[in-house]
Amino acid sequence: MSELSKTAHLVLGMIRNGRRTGYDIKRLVEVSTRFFWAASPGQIYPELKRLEAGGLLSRSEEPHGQRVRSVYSLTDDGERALHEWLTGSSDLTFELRNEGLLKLFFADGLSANEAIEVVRAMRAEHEAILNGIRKATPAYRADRKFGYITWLYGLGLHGWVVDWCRQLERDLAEGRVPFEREARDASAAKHR
Amino acid sequence: MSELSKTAHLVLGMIRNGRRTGYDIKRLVEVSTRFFWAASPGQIYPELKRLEAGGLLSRSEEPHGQRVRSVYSLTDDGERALHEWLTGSSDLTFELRNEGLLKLFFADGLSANEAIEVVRAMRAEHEAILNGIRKATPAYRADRKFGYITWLYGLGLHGWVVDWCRQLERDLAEGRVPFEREARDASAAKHR
DNA sequence: ATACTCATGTAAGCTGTTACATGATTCT
DNA sequence: AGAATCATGTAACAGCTTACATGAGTAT
Repeated sequence: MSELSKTAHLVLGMIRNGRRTGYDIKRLVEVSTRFFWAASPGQIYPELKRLEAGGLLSRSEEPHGQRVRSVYSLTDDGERALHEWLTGSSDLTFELRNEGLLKLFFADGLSANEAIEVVRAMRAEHEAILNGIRKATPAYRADRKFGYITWLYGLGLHGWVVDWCRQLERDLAEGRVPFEREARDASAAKHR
Repeated sequence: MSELSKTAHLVLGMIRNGRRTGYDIKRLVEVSTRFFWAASPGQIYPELKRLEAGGLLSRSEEPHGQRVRSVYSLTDDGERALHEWLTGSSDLTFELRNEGLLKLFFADGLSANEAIEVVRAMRAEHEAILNGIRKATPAYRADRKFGYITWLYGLGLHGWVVDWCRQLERDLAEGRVPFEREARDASAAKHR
């Protein structure tokens, strides 16, 4: 089958982690990978079908009252594809879309108060994300510690951003040139 | 005209900042907003046309040798649309696609060394981004300080990630449960 | 009884990338 | 003279979101 998308690998991984139906995957994504790799049902269900058609997943139907659920598991090929992706060394996608920062980039035409408001809004957003992550605390299990580690990453990263915003708000309120020390450090590192 | 996309606002902002042609915008994007809001020529040129058709930009043709360049500037409507976006309070887009973290999420099936290798690859990627940002040092200008501030954000953010990876590599190498202190803090914050 | 969650999907549409194409201009 | 950069675009496609649709099971 043709090249798998990153989201296809997400689906494979979720199934190996014991998620068995599309709905199961959707629910776990919402409280875990969503914060660094989103996937909507409109993607998950077609992806399951593609992976089945490509022989990486096998589907069986389980009765559930009157209804029948589609339950998936990895084939040997699927297992192999997942492992190859995990241990492979192709370039890692990293993409960011940060509208707050984009506004900030253009804030020179704004008044001091308007600029501070942009930073405040940015901070509020990251605080909301932080709350979402906190609410999604994973149960700690020794055999599944990496879910926990990526959860800590979310807390740390957005915590860093919130602190950065707070610092910038202070600097802007006092009319100070922001982050002078960091600027010196960066420039020093460059000339090393 | 119908609702403007975020990238449309990027184009408006770039033009108000003195970028006048599509090529000009493309070049600046590559060394500045790219790190938090990418935009390819395949988007920029059609967007310029749309904005002109919508009356937010006016186009004039400047001779340049034999060739004619399309030079854009903001109309009053364009100016207004930009300012409304900058000061408006609608939810800010924040999206992340972090393949390294996605691999890490599924690293429980890997050997210790393979897991460490995932973290190392992730760190290498952020170090490369960091280099890209450093190379793109903006000239500091008192009347354009926010471009500088968002540049510092990039250094700070990716610097944080590199440190985080390094710490995790150490913890994994020593078989320690990672980030125990942060976990306690987070849990304490939750129950406050 | 009613509302919520479980469960599965489809269709339309938007955003964005990649790859290609063209030709002028400037630099070395 | 040749290479790099300036400059402008287009077409095909990938990826993803939103909104919608349907209906069963479960809790209050």
